[in-house]
Amino acid sequence: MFLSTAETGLDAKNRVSVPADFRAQLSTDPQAAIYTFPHFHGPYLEGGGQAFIDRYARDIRRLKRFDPMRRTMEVAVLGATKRLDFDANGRVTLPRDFIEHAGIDKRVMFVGCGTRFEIWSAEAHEK
Amino acid sequence: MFLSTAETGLDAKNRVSVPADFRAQLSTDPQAAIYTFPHFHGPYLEGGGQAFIDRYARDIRRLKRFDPMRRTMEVAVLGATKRLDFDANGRVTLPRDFIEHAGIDKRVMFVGCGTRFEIWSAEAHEK
DNA sequence: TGTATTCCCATAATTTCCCATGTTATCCCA
DNA sequence: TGGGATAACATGGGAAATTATGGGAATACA
Repeated sequence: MFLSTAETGLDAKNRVSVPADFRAQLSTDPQAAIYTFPHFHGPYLEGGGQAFIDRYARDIRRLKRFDPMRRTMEVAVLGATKRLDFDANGRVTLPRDFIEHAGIDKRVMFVGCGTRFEIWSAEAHEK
Repeated sequence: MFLSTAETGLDAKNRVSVPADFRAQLSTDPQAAIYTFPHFHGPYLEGGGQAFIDRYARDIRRLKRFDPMRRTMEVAVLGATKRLDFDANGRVTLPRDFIEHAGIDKRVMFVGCGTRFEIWSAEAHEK
């Protein structure tokens, strides 16, 4: 479960250290990654591990092939989600458009929300 | 699983680079290819790997032999699908009629939708 | 024989990998 | 309980590999 809030920094190569507590939730697999997308409700990113994205994919797969809601969800969630792999030091590189969506400058906030977490610009999160 | 949205360019020979993330989903087989058809619901192409086209074929086979929907699907999907092979650099050549159907000029959008992906003209996709 | 397609190589930009370093947290023993 | 040693963490930057893209030569097609 993702808990607590931690701040880390975005460097010149758009990398952020994912807090160690969060990494520990993503199984012990060294190949582990996080899945993230710019949330449509506000200037932040939503993310989680394999289980997080699988749950979305499963819910979508239950809709009929030509149900309009299905395409909407596919594009809004799966089309927006990116898999971010860790480097050897537990960092991920944030895509440029993700950084812009969240209005991130230098300081990044990771907010644990149980089964998932949110990524905010530290400045925006202080409101 | 096909995730995220990426833009690449169509060159003078009607080639597009398939985003590396997507290629990574199509097994490690160097022979891998994508299967694509102009979608009947709009100005875009739908595509995926071997599993994608197999699933369509299977669903169609489940329809009763004289169900009118069966012939419709056979023609609209199986009859319209082309196998596009990669060149050594991970590009495929789009057939001219596919380009026209999607209204592609130069910029091409690949939208990951889980089990499949869509190919749009970048201009048309921004709506 | 002209047109179109496929194969191959070149290149620039980007991304990934790897190592170094300062700082903080944890452990262990007196 | 103090305090030093050790491990874990966050961060910086250079080198190497990958990616996207352009174009020429060889091959197939009509």
